[in-house]
Amino acid sequence: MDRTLLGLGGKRPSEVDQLPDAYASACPTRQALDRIADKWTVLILGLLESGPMRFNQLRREIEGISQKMLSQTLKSLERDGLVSRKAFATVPVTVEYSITPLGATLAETLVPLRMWAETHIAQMLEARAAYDRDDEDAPVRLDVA
Amino acid sequence: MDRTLLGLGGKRPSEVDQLPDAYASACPTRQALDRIADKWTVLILGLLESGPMRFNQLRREIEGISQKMLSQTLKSLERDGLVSRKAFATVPVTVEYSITPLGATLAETLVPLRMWAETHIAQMLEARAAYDRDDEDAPVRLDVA
DNA sequence: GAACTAGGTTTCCAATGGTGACTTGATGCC
DNA sequence: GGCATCAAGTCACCATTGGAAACCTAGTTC
Repeated sequence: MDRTLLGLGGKRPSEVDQLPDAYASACPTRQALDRIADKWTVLILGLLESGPMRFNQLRREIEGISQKMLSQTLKSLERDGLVSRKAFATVPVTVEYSITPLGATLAETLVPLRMWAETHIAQMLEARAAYDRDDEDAPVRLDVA
Repeated sequence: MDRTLLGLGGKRPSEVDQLPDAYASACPTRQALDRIADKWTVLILGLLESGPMRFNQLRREIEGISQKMLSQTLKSLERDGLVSRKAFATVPVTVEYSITPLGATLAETLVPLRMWAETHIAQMLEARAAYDRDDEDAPVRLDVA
């Protein structure tokens, strides 16, 4: 059994703290996780995975993202070496964003996540509806069995 | 080639909108993604994957999480059927959180993400340092080649 | 009866995210 | 000439979110 970051086989992180420990707030791994685990990152990398795109093209594809968040997220993705930005001195300046090799490795690990969302959303919504229904039936929840 | 949500092979989401489209803000898949793509969810599910845990146990393991966020995140995970909560009428009441079968399938897809963070953090930090260094050398960035 | 435990909730403040207006430089339109 | 337009943003402002710390309940030990 490999000692991946998690799936520690019963070991608590405190017992393995010589390894990268995403559960310690100071650990760089945790910072990386904080950085990549946000919805816009997942969506942007997903689009760039299939080819370079321009700023407003991304904005149109990702329904609901604000210009601010798009430019902010792209900037920090560029800073972290996950996407690269190229500006062309065309008539209105054209800026093209593309995924880097490093970013591509991350995008690959994100695919299962989007697939999970796609295939399990129904179950999630069902569970949610059941939870809310029970809430109505029993306004005062019994917390102790 | 399978038509997963992304990796559309050059097709833009607008061309495939009869399928779940995470890029449409109204699509349930997008909501699921928004829900699960946050740092606390990733960390909590990672811990519960290796066995049930109690509230304060989780709090101690996840350095930096506030009680509010822990209880809030657990509550919404429970609502979505990803974790289950059991309270025992012991002396101080004992509450145990465990992962559901549905949650376990999600936790599995999250493992590669933590592994990516672990193995690529160095490259990310290096890219970041280079970016910041260039910023110093050339305070005024040339946006046009 | 004061302090401690577990498992929270509430309150308040700071940071984050969204909205919409503004910018810059070149170009087409009238 | 002057006005609108477009791409790719930035800026100022406001609403929502997240964090810190206090409080709560109920039983237990000192």
